[in-house]
Amino acid sequence: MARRRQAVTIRHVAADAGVSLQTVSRVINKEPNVRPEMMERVQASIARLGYVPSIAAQRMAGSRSYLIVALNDRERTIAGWRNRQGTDWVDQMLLGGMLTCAEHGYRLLVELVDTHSDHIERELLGAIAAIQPDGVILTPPHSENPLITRLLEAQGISFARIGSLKPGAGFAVAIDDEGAARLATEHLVALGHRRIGLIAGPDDYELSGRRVTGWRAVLAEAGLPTEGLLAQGDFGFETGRAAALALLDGPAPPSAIIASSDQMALATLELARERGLDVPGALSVVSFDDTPIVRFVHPPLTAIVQPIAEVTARAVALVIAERAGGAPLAAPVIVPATLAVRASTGRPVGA
Amino acid sequence: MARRRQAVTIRHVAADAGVSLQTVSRVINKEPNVRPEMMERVQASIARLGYVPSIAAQRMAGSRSYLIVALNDRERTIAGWRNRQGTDWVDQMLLGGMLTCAEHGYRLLVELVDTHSDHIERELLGAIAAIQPDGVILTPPHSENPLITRLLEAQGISFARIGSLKPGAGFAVAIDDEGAARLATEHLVALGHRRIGLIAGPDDYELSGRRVTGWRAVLAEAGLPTEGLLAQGDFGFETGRAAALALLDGPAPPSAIIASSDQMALATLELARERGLDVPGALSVVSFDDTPIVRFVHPPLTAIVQPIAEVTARAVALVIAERAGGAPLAAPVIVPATLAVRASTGRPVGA
DNA sequence: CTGAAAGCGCTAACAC
DNA sequence: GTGTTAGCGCTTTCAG
Repeated sequence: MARRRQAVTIRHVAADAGVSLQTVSRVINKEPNVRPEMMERVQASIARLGYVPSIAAQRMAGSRSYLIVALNDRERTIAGWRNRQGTDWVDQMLLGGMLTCAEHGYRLLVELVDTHSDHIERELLGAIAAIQPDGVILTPPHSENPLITRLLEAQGISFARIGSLKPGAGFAVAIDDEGAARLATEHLVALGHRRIGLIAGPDDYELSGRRVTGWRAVLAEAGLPTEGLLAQGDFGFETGRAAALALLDGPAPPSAIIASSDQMALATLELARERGLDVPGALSVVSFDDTPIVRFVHPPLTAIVQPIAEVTARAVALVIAERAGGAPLAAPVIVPATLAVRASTGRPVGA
Repeated sequence: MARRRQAVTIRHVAADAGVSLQTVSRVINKEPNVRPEMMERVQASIARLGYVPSIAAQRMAGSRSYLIVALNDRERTIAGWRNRQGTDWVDQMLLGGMLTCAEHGYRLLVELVDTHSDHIERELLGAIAAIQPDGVILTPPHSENPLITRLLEAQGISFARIGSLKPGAGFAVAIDDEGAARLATEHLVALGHRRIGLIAGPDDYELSGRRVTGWRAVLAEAGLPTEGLLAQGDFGFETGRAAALALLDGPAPPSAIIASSDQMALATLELARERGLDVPGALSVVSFDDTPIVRFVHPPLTAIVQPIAEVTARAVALVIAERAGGAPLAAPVIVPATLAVRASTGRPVGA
């Protein structure tokens, strides 16, 4: 194992270009006060020598680390990977996050921390001290954890809260959950459904409430009932099944169900199959996650397409822009979702 | 944006414990020549102050960066994320890689570079200069790219080649593809199949050949033919379909097909459905990837379960161990695959 | 076994 | 506009 030192440093470039270290530094950092010709000369040397600044040294000298940390919930994330249920949340995050980072010369580092831990502050502080990121992207449920947001604020680290719309420190960037719920509900109303059930997500996610709001609003506008049509799960299969059961076993069961996650939609589908309910003839089903698997079940599920990659991209861009001195915008960024109509929704029988 | 400096440095710890910087450093790095009591005293101070070393500073001073880079093919990886075909390769890599890194105080940084690029060397050199990783994990097809392996070797960076068994620099860690192919073939032979087709992967992947070898060996041992039973695809749906077509349109079509990827298996399944071939009655299908989606199609596919998380974990562990002075083991590490039997395989009609 | 000195590659502040 | 000086936090020599 050879002792690895930087092969070509700022010093080599300076010597090669016949300028001072500082000038090279200014060129690297696109700072003003460098004559164009000087800049070109330096850039030529950089290119010729294949010089790349060491992020460690840059960080050391009190500048940027060019590292953005994506903070995910350890337990949930690992469970998702192990269970292999087809959720590609992390992949979509990487897609949006890594590419946007790359555009600006940054890199994304995924970090897992436990939300429900009394030593979460120590854990986070440790990660920050070790990595010294220029920004942090918070994903649910971290985005709404005051312990985390307060700590980040106190540390003066710019961060974005994905999936949160609450005011406060950090950029709020979220999918338009209310609009998405409206979209799904309107689709079903247009098909002629009059009893449209919703399996909501757990209360510890802000977005659960927003979806209920959207669903409720459309039904109210259409003069349709909500009574006995709202159930709740925790996004998982089991609770989804229980919720679907409650809905279908009610006095006046729905002819369509919107589930707040793919697993809950799958559970609903399974239940329908068991009961001999034709989908979509006797029951239409809409999923709220367009994960890969919902396209491969029978029938393929109509689903809300969550623009996770775009949301993450926006979050990263905001964090980087703030570091670069951009205006610390106040309003939350809301990214619209779309609806992918597939075979699991149709006109209700007799409509 | 507060000027962020390290809140608590090695200096604070040294002062608190009443020792020199050097002694603290020795404790941090678990170096010898520190009296137990001294060590305890220092560790107490570290805990009390919540000290965490800055990786930037550690790297600067010529030590480890505690960063491992996972090098993936840019084009393929991004395409996989965008297409959302349910492949969870990256997730499984992160699962094995991140957790193993974490166990040793390292972090995993995913980096995308183009394999088929003439400036790949510049790209890689740049990433190395910027990140200065302690190790690199090469994934296919990078693992077999001599431009990359030579460069890494020249740089003295320890690395692992996932999916490669070739001798040479870097740890070779691979799934037992030959054994996996044997497993799948034996399963079909045991069910009574006598004409078992294989849709191989592309030649630019070493493992494609190993799978053919395993398949061929089992058939030879069982005295079964291979003639007209071997087709080839590029792991994608389209070429998989063409390959399945070639196999099924031959003079004596197979009663079972092993596809070297989930997409090619899905293509085979679709073709069978179009032709009214009952699966598994008229045609058994085995997939080589146990990605989430193959459990959600009908019928659920029997599939080789690739232990990608474990392979990555082993690769990371080897790289870290080498840095720590472990013996640079020569033999490739081969991790066995298993077979998940589902409803897409059964006895052939009339058997 | 422990400490003191030197310097890693870079940027901040200040001079010129 | 450009160069000079002084560190950032840590690990490496090398003395004791």
